Amino acid sequence: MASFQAILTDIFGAAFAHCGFERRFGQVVISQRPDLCQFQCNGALAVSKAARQNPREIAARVVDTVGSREELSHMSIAGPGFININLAPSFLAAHLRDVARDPRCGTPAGVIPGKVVIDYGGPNVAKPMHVGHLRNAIIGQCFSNLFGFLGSPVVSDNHLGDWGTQMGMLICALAEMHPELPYFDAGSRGPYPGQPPVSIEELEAIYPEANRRCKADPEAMARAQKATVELQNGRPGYVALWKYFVDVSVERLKADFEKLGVAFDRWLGESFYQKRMEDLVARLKKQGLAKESEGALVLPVSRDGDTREIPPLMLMKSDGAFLYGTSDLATLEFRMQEFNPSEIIYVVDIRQSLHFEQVFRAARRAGIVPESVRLEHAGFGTVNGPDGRPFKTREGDVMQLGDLLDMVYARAYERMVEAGVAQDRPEDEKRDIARKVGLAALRFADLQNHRTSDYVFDIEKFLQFEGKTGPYLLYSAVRIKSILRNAAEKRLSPGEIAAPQSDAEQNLMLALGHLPASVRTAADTLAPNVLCDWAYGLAQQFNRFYRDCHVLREKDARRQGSWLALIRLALDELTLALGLLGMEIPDRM
RNA sequence: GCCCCCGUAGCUCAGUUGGAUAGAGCAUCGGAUUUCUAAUCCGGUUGUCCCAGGUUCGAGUCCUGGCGGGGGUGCCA
Repeated sequence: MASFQAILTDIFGAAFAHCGFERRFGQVVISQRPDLCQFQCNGALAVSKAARQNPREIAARVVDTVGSREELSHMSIAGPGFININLAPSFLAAHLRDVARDPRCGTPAGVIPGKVVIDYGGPNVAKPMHVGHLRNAIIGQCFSNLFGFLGSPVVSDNHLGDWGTQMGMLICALAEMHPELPYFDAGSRGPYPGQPPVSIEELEAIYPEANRRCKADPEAMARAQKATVELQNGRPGYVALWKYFVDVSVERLKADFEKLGVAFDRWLGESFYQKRMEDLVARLKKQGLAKESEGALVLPVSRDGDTREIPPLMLMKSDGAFLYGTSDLATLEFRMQEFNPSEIIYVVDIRQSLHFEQVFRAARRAGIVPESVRLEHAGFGTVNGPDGRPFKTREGDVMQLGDLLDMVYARAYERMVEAGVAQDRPEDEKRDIARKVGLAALRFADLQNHRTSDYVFDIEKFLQFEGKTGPYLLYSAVRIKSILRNAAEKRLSPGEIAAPQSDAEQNLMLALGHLPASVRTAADTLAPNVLCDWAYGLAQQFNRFYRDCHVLREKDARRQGSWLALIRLALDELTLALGLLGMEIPDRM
């Protein structure tokens, strides 16, 4: 089973092939002129230049080849050679009856050849998560859902930033505050206290200050870098201290991710790869791939035919410390050995695109990842406040993610009270609804934008709950649930989907047939906004249907049964699509 | 300096391999409710798609140059 578009593309692809053209010219798209037709094929125009033939004549031959088919009610040639296509109402209904029986709503599985590793999350130890981490987690989880749904085993990995210079900064800062602690005694080998010397709150307070100082004071920075090298070399006191840093941070991070409804299969941070980095660098040196340059060890990645200069990937600083490129490379090696994936996707800020270009090239050059494995940096844009600059609180601080989420949930709850929604329900259900609505608002606001573009995060604006928003989609689905509940009370059940008899019905049915195509495009182009657009369009079509077709009041039992089946399918598809986007539908709102 | 991305309605943004009359949401104006929950729906208004060339039967989309904004650029991540 497939989308209407795919079915039609098959038919027209075959017709183009039969006429002696490439199959791909038979691509059918959703009509841009719904007043004229439902679908169109523009292949005759595309092929006419190469074939040096009149596009209208080509179109005529194709239409003739397709001939009369049960799927189609109408074909015509328009303008310079567009083929306009309408589906037969009976086929529309028959197809949707199949879709309604399919738990996957018509989307085929197994389209991606192997396992997919998705790298997202990636927060840093001791740095609280803020609004910037929202995109990362939301987009990453959406991909994880999408590929999982398309039938690929997915490994989601939270690549924790727990091993860089910021660790040295923290160690130095704490050494200055509490030099009496045993961790700083160079000769000490432990044991160390069982209790962490700092709380997460203290750690989060220490880090920004330490970072500021190191940036301003070269000597402080030098000390931090020295501590980093010593940590990486296994100095016992530092390792013990570092472990506490990681432990208290991870506890906080887990709480934040849980609040956000995001989970990972693995939490393999950079530190996990220390031994592998050592081995890898030694090997690359031995193979002659890694070279010394200006005191550091680098892996050149430029290629013949490059139109621009790609700097080499740095593997080791002149002071002996590894860099994040080193750990990324070692991580790739580990992932190939451990998971043997067909695809590895990095959901990381788009500003790191040069870095990933370097890492990917290095991985190919060093034979770590074969060309057959797709490496993709799915970069995303930044989140800005209403002033176009990074999102801040009124006090000017970056707002912490946990606080932001609490604020969103609280506002959603208020809005429910204002609207008088679910006020007769128990308190925990109301909280649950507020959480689902708040999360949906956040997720949809993020995902409906194209991944690579920056967007403005205006909390007041999207908490309006109007227009193209997550709550709108949820509400549409809740309306359906409500009708189905009432129908069940009246002992009415869905019947057989029949051919449409009104525009509202037909448009709803067409939208219901488009789901597989939008899921596929979203996955292929790593663009969740495509799925968002589809879901919004379906919700709009349903709300129009809701206005025009009063299901419970309908006298004709067969028609009522068909309508119930139709909205049941609409709910199933919305549940599926919103689920892929990470949105849960409450029973009422 | 060099490289990358972006510039579309008053605002925030979509725009499928180049296709017909460039679309949404917000805002604004007007209308619909004895409701299947109005967190809804319907209608009106809004454009030198940054500018100038070029390729093409056809350009928001591709190429060149310019202007404006953002980002990156071997010892942070």
